[in-house]
Amino acid sequence: MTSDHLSNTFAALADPTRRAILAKLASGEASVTQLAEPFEMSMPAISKHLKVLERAGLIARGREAQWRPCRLEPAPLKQVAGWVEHYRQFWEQSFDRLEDYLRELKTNESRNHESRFKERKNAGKQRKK
Amino acid sequence: MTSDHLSNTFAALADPTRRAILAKLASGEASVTQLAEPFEMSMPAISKHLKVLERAGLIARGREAQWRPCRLEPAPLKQVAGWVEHYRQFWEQSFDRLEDYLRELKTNESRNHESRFKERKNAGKQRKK
DNA sequence: ACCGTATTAAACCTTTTGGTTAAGTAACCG
DNA sequence: CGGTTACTTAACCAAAAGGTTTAATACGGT
Repeated sequence: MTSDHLSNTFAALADPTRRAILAKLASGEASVTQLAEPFEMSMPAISKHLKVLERAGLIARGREAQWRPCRLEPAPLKQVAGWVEHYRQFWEQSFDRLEDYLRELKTNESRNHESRFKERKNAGKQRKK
Repeated sequence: MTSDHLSNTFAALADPTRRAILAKLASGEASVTQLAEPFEMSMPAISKHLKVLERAGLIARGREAQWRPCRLEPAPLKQVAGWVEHYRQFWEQSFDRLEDYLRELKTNESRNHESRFKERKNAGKQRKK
């Protein structure tokens, strides 16, 4: 357990069963048995998945007689959204960048082609600890 | 190797070293040595991290003499953003939902209380509280 | 007090992950 | 050519992940 919140969240989301559980919880609370129903998996396996989701803060569990109702806790998802938002420019500008690339091809196709990495060679050589 | 694209993406993101690599690539292409520089980790370890990122489609690698320049590939990040967007309502409406809950408590506290779990089994049991 | 239902815990197994060191490949450079 | 630089592959290891089966716990109904 990384004790790094975002890593725990991503790790919890890196499993289709757990994401399906979250999707189901998006339409309301559910008991463990209800959540387990779509899967061909033993109950303890589901129980473990729920524990992973709980440790990541993605769900909270209550007590209701012998049932343990689960509900979605959106805070870590908000954090994920915030993290990925930093990269939005990269997919929104990708078409522009394709255009840039095509334009560069056109203007450079006869010149010799020494574009992007030549300054890095020198930098690497200078650095010598 | 899940062959599930989104799972691979989340798994790749569930490591602080790999996220730091992506952050660095956000400011431009970089060689493996440059990417490795901030970490107290062997080169093969970095190489493995890059392979994970590459298999997830989060980076692409070129060839430039003896360097292997890496660049960010935003498509999977876009997919993540799309996935998490489905849950936006849950963190934006959380205050409203608290209000809903309080209102529900007020109006339901004398009626019998079969709201959330009634479809499960026998609704006739009375909750004590 | 007992039985059934819901759920978790324990013990175990296999595969994956994340790191290591040591060796291999590939390109440049003098 | 031979050496240096940049990087990957191989072999190995410990720990974590994801599943199993069996057993334990908690509660409600009769």
